[in-house]
Amino acid sequence: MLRRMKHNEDAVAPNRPRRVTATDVAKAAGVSRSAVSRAFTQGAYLDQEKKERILACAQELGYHPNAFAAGLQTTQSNIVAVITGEMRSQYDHELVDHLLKGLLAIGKWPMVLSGRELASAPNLQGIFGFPVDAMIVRGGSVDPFVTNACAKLQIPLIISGCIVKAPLVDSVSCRNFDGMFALAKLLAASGRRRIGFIDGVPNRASKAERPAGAKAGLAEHGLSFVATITSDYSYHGGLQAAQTLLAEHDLDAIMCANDETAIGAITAVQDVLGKRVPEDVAITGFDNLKMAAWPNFNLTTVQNPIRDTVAQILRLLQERLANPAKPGETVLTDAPVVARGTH
Amino acid sequence: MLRRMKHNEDAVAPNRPRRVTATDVAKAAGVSRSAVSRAFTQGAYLDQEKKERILACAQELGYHPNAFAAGLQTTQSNIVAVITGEMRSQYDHELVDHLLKGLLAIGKWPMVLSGRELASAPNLQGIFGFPVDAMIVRGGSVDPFVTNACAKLQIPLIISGCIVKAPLVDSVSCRNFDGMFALAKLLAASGRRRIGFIDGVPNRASKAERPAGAKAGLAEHGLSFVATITSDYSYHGGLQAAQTLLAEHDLDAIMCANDETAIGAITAVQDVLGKRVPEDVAITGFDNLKMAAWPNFNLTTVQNPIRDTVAQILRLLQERLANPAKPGETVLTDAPVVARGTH
DNA sequence: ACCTTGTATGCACACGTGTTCACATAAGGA
DNA sequence: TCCTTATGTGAACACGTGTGCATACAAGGT
Repeated sequence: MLRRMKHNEDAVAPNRPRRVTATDVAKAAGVSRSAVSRAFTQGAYLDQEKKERILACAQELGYHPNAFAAGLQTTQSNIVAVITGEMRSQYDHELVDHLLKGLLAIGKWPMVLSGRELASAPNLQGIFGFPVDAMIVRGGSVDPFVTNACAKLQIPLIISGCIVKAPLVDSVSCRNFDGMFALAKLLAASGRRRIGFIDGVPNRASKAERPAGAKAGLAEHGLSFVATITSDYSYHGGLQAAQTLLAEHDLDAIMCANDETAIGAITAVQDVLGKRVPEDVAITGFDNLKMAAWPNFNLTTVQNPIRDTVAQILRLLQERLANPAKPGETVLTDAPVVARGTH
Repeated sequence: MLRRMKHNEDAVAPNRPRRVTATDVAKAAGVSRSAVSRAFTQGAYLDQEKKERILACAQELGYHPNAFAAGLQTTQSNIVAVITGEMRSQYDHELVDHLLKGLLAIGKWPMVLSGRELASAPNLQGIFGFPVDAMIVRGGSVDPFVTNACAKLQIPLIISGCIVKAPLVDSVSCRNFDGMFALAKLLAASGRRRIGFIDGVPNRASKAERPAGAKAGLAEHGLSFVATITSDYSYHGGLQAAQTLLAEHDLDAIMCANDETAIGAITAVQDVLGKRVPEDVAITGFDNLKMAAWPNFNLTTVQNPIRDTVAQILRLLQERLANPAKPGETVLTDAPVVARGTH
């Protein structure tokens, strides 16, 4: 399908124009191709004046060293695959946004794979064709297929949002348990006694740790949840779940698995049921979205620290690239309570 | 710096393990390397039983054809660069999310460049090292450097969010003018007479079209803006701007350049100034974020159609790849008024 | 018997680059 | 003068793949 042709003969109507190549620049500058390569290589022996002439010609012709060809020589491709999962929550967007900017800032090119069904085997196959320097995976979407493939191909794997203990795998997560623990104690200490919990869908990291932390916190005060309901981490889920919960139980507080659920719950309590927050019912979230600080909601929550998390991911990435054989590391970031007006 | 060594000799402690190569698979399956290549090529002559044996060996060894080496032969790399700009607004997140999923769905690998300063020349240089199939740029960040480079290197360029008339450049934008025009008429028709406008920061596409559309709509009813103020498209910007506006003028409606600003303005009117929306002051937005439909806000706005926009971007991409020489196309998507409860 | 057609397979080339190697030149010290 | 060191330079190799080319074999038609 590919027309075979020499460089110097013109194609009649090529489908994609041929890239400007180092040989072209060499010809234009009257030097060898090696010299052109050296002009773009830091610290290579090359006459200063000749180097400037080459770079000028390159600029003129629009030459950029082909990263594919270079990648065949070098051991680093500078491409990092980022598997984001479903991107359902606002928190995911904020985190991924920071992560992508951070990767660019350290000279890595992020290739982003998002969507639920795309995290499954057949769709992910293709990414392993690229010699990526590493893969970064958001917690929700840790498919065993990915773990196995990375282990087999020796691709550094960094997981964010849940803890995975595997030989060479690094992971970063916030202290979900501790955050919820402290938040529950805050509620209990301020006199709440009939407390409910709106959980998220299964298969997420927080599924286990967050409710467990809350339960443990309540237990310290001799309390336990009056009722628990499972929702889907969404605003509408929270809106619905809070109504269901309050229709069946007389609660003076509802803890939610994340901020979006909590904001839905606030709306249900205030606008639908006509009760007051926090006077009648306290509401708490988890994540500390930007929205949580808006005066509309002024949500008492736990901070899921984006900046720290991203910084740790980048640190782990760079350290592992420097030393691929170092043992897998697990980083837990602090998740402090942010006490605002809904408790 | 790179150790020179034959394939079959073992390295002492290689920095990155050598990838499994087609030659390895060939050796394991007892066939020629060409056969391995053909096993992964659709429609190549190859004995069925031999093909299955090769694929089994490949699976066993964890072989994936190296996309870099393949990309040197083929005319398509299947990589698409996506330049997102600052990602300041919620709308940007939603759009980019859909776009990335859409690209994956048609077999393209998105490389994402985000951040304001990264859209400048030096940081963008590197991306031109990759033989990307195309570049997709969000309106806010159309740097002339990018336009020039793409033109010179003959890289297909698709711009979303503003209209750029250039020879081979495609662009998609919604009918900002028409949407605001209709919205302004709606306000005027429902009796509003003292109307203000909160604009966004300059250098964005909507800067020009949205206020112009609104003005034209008011003019049809013999009205014009009582006051205009420039903000930054953000929630806090809207919160502040609405207070300033209402402190200096007696308005019965405020039109905002986007939804986030409008939500800030609603909060200012209701929670800070203690007035009612829409009884005392009507508020309108633009974009129709998911949040705009929440009962908390129930915002009257204009739909900036994400699904259509992404579909058009993908269509333009595929058509241009099929026919690189076709004239640049400009697509305008419909931006219908979404009348809810704040007008 | 011969030609045509379809299938199968290995060799060798080309893609565009980084880097080693051998070699050339120049400067400086003994 | 000779040796050492630093600096430049081009030829050649290697990275891993897709595919054109030549060849081979089998089947079928005349």
